[in-house]
Amino acid sequence: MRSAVITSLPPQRRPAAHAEGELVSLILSRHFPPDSTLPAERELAQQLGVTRPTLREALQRLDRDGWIDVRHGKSTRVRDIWVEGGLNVLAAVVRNGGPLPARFVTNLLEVRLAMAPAYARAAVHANPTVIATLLSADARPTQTAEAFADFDWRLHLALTTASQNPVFTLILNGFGDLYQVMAVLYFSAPAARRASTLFYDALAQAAKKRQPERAEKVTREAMHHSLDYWTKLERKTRAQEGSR
Amino acid sequence: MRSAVITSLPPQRRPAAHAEGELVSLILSRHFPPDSTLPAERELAQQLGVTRPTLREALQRLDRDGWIDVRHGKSTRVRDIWVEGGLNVLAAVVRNGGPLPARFVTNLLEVRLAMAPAYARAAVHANPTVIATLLSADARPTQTAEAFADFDWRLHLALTTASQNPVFTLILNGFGDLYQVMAVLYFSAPAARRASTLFYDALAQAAKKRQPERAEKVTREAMHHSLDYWTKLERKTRAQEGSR
DNA sequence: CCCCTTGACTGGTCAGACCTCTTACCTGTT
DNA sequence: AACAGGTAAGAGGTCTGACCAGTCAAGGGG
Repeated sequence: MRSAVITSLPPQRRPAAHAEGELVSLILSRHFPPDSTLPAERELAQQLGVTRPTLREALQRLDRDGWIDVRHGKSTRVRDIWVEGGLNVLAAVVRNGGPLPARFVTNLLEVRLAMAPAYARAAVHANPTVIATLLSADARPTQTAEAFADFDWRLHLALTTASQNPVFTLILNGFGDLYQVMAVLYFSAPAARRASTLFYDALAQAAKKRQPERAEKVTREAMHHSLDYWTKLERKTRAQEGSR
Repeated sequence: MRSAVITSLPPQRRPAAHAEGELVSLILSRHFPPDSTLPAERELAQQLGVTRPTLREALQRLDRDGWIDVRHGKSTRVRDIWVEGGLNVLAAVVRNGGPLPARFVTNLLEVRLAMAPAYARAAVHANPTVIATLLSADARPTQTAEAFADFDWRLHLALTTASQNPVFTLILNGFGDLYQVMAVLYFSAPAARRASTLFYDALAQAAKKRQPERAEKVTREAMHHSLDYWTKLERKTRAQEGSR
C-alpha cells in the first residue's frame, strides 16, 4: 500500500477512524470528563486534523453509541458511558484499549450466567435437532484455544437464534468482538477445555432427548463453573502481581 | 414555535433524520432486503432528497446499529438485523413504527425474567440501603399507568447500577425507549399495578433485611408473573381480533 | 496460461459557504 | 423595578462540488 517503501508505519487509521478513536481515548482518559462539553466542531476538527464533515461522521457514530449527546444549537455534551451508554461501548472501549472496569470479564460471565440457561432452554424446547446437530461429534472443535473460542461463540449464537427470541441474539451480538478475545484466554487452560467438552456432551444429550429443563440445568451449572473458575484464576493472578 | 400560524404540519424531520428513517423503513419493508446491496451513495442521496454528506451521516449511524455494512470500495450491504444487529435496532424499529416480531413484548419480558433476578440479587448484596430507600413508602408511584411505568423503569435501572455490574446497565439502556412505551400499556391494568406494588413491598423487605437470595426469589416470581399475565392477555387479544 | 496493468465503480475526505436552533443579553414597555 | 420582546452570537445542520482511495474484473503483455 502507498509507496510501499516505508514498511512499518502503524496501521495509519483513516481520518474518520482516527478522529473517533482519538475522541474515545480522550473521553476515557477523562480529558473530556463525563458531563463536560466538547469544543465546537470547527475547532475540534482542526485539533484532530480532520475536516468538519469527517469529524461529524465520527460524532454521529459516537452519539449513537452513547458516548456523547449532540443536539442542534447546544454544544455537544460528554455522557457518562457507564450510566447512559449502550452495549456498543464495550466493543469501542476494547478497540481503543481503554481501561475496562476491574472485574470486567467477571461481569460478562455473570450476565452470561443469567441469560444462557434461559436461551438454552428455549432453544432445546423450540429447536432441539439444530442444537443436536451442532453438537454432534464431528462438529466439535479441535484442541486449540482458538478453535474452542470460535466454536463456543457459534454455539451460543446458535442457541439464541434457535431460542426464537431475537432479543437474546441482539444482546449477544453486542458482546461479539470481546467474547472471542476473552474466550481465547479462557480456553487456553486445558481444564477449561475439558469442562466445556463435558458441557457440550450434556447439552447434546438434553437436546437429543428433548429435555429443555435439563438443558437449562446443565447450562446453568456450566456457566456457573466457568464463572467460579475465572474468579479463582483472577484472584490468583491479582495476588501474584498486585497490579492495577 | 416557528411562525405559529401553521399549526398541524407533521413534525417535519430534518434531512438527516428523514434519510435515516426512510432507509430503516425501506429495509424493514424489505424494499432493501437483507443481504441485498444499497444503491451508490450519490444516487441514493438524490433519491432521498438529501446531499451526500447528510446521507453519509445517516449511513454511519445505521452502520453502527447493525443495519448495514458500509466498506470502502465495496457497495454497501444490507444486513439481517435480527441476526447481525445490535440492541439499538430495537429502539430504531420502534421509532419508525416498523413491524415488531409478533411475540416481541413477550420476548422482552423473557429476557427481563432471565436478568432481573440476577441483578436484583447482586444489588441487594452490594447496596441494600439504596434499594431500600428507593422503595420507601414516600417514593412510591401514584396510581397512574405513567407514574408506574416511570417508577418501574427507574427501579430496574437503579438495581442494575447498584448491582455493580455495568453490563446490566448497558443492556438495559438498550431497551430504554420501548420499555416505557410497553410499560404504560402493561400498567394500565389495575391488576398489574397491584401485583407490582406487592413486588415492591417484598423487594423492600429483602433489601431491608439484606437477603440477596430472597430478593432474587421475589424478583423471579414477579417477573414470571408479569410474563404469564402478558401472555394470557396477548392470547385473549389475538383471539378476539385475529389480526396480523 | 498466468500475471499484471488499468479503469470504472464505490466509498472516503476535503473545502468553504450558508441555514437553523439555542441562549443570553439588551432593549422598551408596564 | 419587573417583565415581555427583540436580537445577535455561537453552536450544530446542511449544501455544493471537487478530489482521494479502495475493490474488482476486464483486457493486454509476458
